[in-house]
Amino acid sequence: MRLTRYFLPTLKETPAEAQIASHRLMLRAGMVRQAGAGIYSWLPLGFRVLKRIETIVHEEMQRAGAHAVLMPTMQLADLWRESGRYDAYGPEMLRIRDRHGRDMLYGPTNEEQITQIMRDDIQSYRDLPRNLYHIQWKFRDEIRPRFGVMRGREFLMKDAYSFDLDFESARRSYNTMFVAYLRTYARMGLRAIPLQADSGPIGGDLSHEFVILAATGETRVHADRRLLDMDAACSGIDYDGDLEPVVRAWTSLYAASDDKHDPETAPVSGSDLLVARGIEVGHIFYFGTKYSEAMGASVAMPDGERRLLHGGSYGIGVSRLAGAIIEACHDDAGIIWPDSVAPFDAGIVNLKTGDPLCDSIAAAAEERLHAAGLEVLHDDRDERAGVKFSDMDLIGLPWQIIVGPRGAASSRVELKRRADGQRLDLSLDDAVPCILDSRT
RNA sequence: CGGGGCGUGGCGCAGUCUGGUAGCGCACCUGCUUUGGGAGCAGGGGGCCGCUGGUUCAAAUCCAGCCGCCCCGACCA
Repeated sequence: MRLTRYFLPTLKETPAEAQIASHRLMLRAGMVRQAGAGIYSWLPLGFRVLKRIETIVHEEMQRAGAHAVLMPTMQLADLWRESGRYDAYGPEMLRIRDRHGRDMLYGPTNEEQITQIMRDDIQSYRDLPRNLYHIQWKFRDEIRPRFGVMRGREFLMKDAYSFDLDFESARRSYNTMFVAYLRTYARMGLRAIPLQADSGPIGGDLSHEFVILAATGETRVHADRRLLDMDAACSGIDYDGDLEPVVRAWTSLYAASDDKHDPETAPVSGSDLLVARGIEVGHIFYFGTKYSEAMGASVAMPDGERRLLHGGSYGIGVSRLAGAIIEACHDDAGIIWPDSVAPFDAGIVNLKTGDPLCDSIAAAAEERLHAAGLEVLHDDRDERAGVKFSDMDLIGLPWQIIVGPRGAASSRVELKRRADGQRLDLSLDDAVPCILDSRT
């Protein structure tokens, strides 16, 4: 992709409203623009990141046996009256009336909608267990949206819903999601810590929130330091096997949010205790028959008895992750994307556009990387070197291929790793495998 | 919602107290010079001063109402 044909409106100065690093950098890097309080447009660069996050989430959900669907953003109030949440949810729910005077709402979550689907289309115990998920925009009319996309009113969320015959089976579904979440965050270059959580307004009695460590996080985490040494990628996991030991290994280590942490009773202290800030990027719940009972979702058992479905719901804040990743991965110059979610795998900086040799090497580099299956952003603007360097550092692509008159004569380019600033002077032929190797 | 603050070219701001017809830096356009870490000079374009009403010969400036946005608090992916 040639930058002169792209839409990448970077800013040299920081807009006044941006307080935290991720918000500042997302605005400066031309990823998002604010449309209203807590409402954002995603520009090309930001949209790419969103899509790459989605891809990882999709892959891990499907690996864990969940199936992708797409439920609507607009829901009928009557459905929510069945569960009792139309009144219970409060002013955070955006209520709308259509031209016929029907009460509707912009979905803050989808338990009712998915329960209706299961109720209507699953009749036998043979059809269970099932786990359906979607990635869809949500709206929660927060009292005070802030921190850019980290706490917007409109946000993109992956929400999965499991349905099982009984608690034991539901617990397996819960464990499956638990592991899938660890893997998902690990693939994004994040270290997630599961905290025992209150189940909140969704209800239920088995719940964990996943928090990633970042200096600017909103919640303070107190955790057993050994959690940092755990294998978050859960390599070699077998979802058909017993996941209980894996989940227990994680949950047996102490981890508590600030409000739950009591230094008197905490089993770890001193240097064994990690005290850090974190950002909540996921939350999983088992809520039993809360919705199936209220809404009449049951299946026939072998003996003809009807049995209520046991449900769980599992959320990942996809748009929040875009911000959270930046909070965890940036420096003074800008963003440092993990390879797996970077909007482009590499950037090409042509330091002397208009020079036939530099132009041809830069063009060849773009072609070569593209042929290798890499996404690449080619800065072919007629700008000064400093402008290009700082923009490239700002948008944080993992690799930079710098083409300049110094190396051009001997057909060499400079390969710079954004994360550590390391530079290698090599031929184009040698640069491509370097970049390929860094991708997982 | 309670408390605080702000709204002036795309971005960052000054001007408001003390009314007199809008300015600075960056960005943008043209030209020349420059060219490995946010260039220099010259010229140029762009503003319903958030909106509505009021006071006044005259309002960005004073008054009233409204709208929007940000920050601190209680809530959340």
